Amino acid sequence: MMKDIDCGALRKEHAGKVVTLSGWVHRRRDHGGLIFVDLRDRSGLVQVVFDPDTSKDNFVQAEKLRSEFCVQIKGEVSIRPAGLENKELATGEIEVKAKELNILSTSQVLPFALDTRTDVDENVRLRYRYLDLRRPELQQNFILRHRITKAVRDFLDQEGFLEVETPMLTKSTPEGARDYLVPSRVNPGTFYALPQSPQIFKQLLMVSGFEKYFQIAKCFRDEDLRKDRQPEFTQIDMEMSFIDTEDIYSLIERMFTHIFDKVMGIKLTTPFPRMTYAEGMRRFGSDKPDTRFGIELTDVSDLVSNCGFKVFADTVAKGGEVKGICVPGCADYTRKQLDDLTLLAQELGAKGLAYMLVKEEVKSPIAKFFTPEEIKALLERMGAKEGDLVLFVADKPTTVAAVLGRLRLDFGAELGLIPENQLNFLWVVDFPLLEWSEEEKRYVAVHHPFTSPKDKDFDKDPANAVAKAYDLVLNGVELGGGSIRIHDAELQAKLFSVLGISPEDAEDKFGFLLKAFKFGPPPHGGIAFGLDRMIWLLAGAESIRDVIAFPKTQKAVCLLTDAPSLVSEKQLRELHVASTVVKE
RNA sequence: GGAGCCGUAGUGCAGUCGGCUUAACACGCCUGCCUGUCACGCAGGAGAUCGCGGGUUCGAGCCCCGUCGGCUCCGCCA
Repeated sequence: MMKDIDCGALRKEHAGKVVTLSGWVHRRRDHGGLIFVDLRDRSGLVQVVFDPDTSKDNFVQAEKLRSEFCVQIKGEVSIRPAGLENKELATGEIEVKAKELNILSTSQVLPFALDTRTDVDENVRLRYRYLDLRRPELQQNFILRHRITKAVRDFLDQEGFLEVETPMLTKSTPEGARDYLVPSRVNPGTFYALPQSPQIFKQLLMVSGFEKYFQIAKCFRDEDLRKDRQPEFTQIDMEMSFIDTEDIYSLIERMFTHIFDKVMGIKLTTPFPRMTYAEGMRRFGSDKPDTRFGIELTDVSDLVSNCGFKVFADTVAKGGEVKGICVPGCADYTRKQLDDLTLLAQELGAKGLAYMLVKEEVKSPIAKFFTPEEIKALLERMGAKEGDLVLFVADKPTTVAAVLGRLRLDFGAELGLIPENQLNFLWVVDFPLLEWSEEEKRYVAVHHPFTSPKDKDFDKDPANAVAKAYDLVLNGVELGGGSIRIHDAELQAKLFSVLGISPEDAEDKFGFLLKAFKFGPPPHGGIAFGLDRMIWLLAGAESIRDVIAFPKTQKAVCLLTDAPSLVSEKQLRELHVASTVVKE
C-alpha cells in the first residue's frame, strides 16, 4: 500500500509517529515561506505543513502543488502549536510535518470547484461525474448506501433468505411500464426485454421450493423521469412461501428496525401504523400520506348539497364530492397567490378552486351564494378560525384527492409544518385490485396481474375488489410495495379474463407461469423496495441522482458517456434491426 | 405528449427599461510578494462567438419565432 493510515483517522494519539499518506490536494495555502496543504482521502482531511527548515527540496516541490494533484506524503504527526487548532476539522488538533513529497499525478484545473459553497450546474457535474463524486458529501451518500445494503443482506441472511440472481435478458410482458428491448442476433426479428422487476422469476423460485428469496436487483422501466425516478434503478426484492400479509409486515418491520439500528443507531417503534388505501385517499388525498402534519381533507358534500352555489350543489347531485382544506394563518393571501393556487388546481384537473379568507368577516367570491348559517356550518366543519384560509374543490373524488392532496403537501412544506426529524412509517393496505382504464376501455391491475384478491369472487364486483396488496410509506414517500400472489391457476385465469387478457394471450405471455402453477405451487407473496429512493430519503439528498453513481438526465441520457448513441450499420445488420429515423 | 423555469468568462451570478462606453461582481486561474494559515492575505494580469439559428430594428445579451440542452411538474411509471 502507498499509505499506511487514512488522513481522516489521524488524532493526537498519533503524535510523534511518522506516517505515509496518499490522497488529493484539497486546498493549498502558500505563505511564501511556509505552505499548508489540506490532504484529502475518502476518510477526510488533514493539514500537511511544508517547511523549508524541514526539507528545502520538499518545499520547492510543494510550491508546484495545485488543487487535486494526487500525492503521497511521508511526514511526522505533530500536535499543533497552542491556539492554532482547527475545531472545524476532526483532525484539527494535529498536523503532519512533511518530510517527503511524491507527486503521483498532476491535475488540470478543475471545471468546477469541489466545495459546497456553490451549486454547480448539474449538466457540468454529470459530464465530469468522476470529479463530482470526489466531493465528500456525495461520497457520504455512497457510504450510507453501502452500509444499508450490507445491513439488508446481513438481516435477510440471518432470516434464512437466499440471494438468487435472475436474468437481465428476459421476456417482454404486457401490462405495466414500457420495456427496454434488446434485439437478438441469433434469432432474427425477436427481442429480449430488460426486467421491470424480477417478479415472475421470484414467483417461479417459490414454485422451485426456495421458500425465502431476495435480490438486490437492477430494474429497468422506459418511462419519463422524475426527480425520484431513473430509467434503471435498484430494488431490494424479496419473496416468501407459506406466508400471509401479517408475516410480511412483521418481517419488514424487523428489517427496518435492524437497518436503522445498525446504520444510524436509531431505535424504531413497531408495529408501524396501518391505514387503508381508502382512508388515505379520504383524509390525505394520497395513497402515500405524509402523516407528519395535519391540514387533512374535510368532506362538506352534505353541507352544500342544497346550497345556492350551483357548482357545489350540482357536483354533489352528479355523484361527485366537495371537500376542503383549512390552511392555518393564510387569510392574508393576495389575489396573485390565490390565482396561482387556482392555476395549479386547474393543471391538476380541477375546474376551479373556491376559497374563503376567514377574517373578521369571511371574504370570498362565493360567500354571496351561502346563507350566514351555511357559512358558519362550513367553517365549523373545517375547523377554521380567524386568520385561516379555507380552500374547496368540487369534482369527482379522484380529482378532489389529486388537487387537495397536492395543495396540502405544498402548504405543509411552505408553512414549515413538517417536523424534519420525525420518521413516520406507515403501511398502506387494502389497495383496490383493479382500476378502470379510460384509455384502454378495460380494467387494469393496480399492483400487477398476479396479485391475490381478498375475495375469490372478486369478479362479481371488479370495481370494488380489494387486493392483498400493501405499500410501505415513510414520510409520504413510497418505499416499496408488494402483495400476496395468486398461486391458483384457476383464480389466475379468472383475473386475466377480467383484465381482458384472452386465454391465448395469457398462454402466449405467461404460459410458463401458469404451467408452473400446475405443479404444486406454494402460497407465496413478497415485497420490493426502491433502494435508491430509500437512500435518497435517508441521506436527505436533493435528488435521487445524488445517490446513484452514474445517473441519467431527464431525457435518459448519460452525459458522461453520451449514451445512448448511434451504432454502426454493421451492428444493426447483425441484429436484423433497421432504424425508422430518417437521416439528415 | 403537455406546461413552467433556466441557459452570459472555468464556476456562481449582475445586466430585465433595446442605445453608459471596454458586458459588472465574486470564486477559480496566471505572475509577483508573504513563516502559522485553515474559504490565508496583499498587488497586478489573462479569460465571454451572451446555448444555437433566424427575424424585428439605425441599433439586440435584452423584443419575437424556431431549435438544442438542463431542471421541476402533469400525463406516464402494474
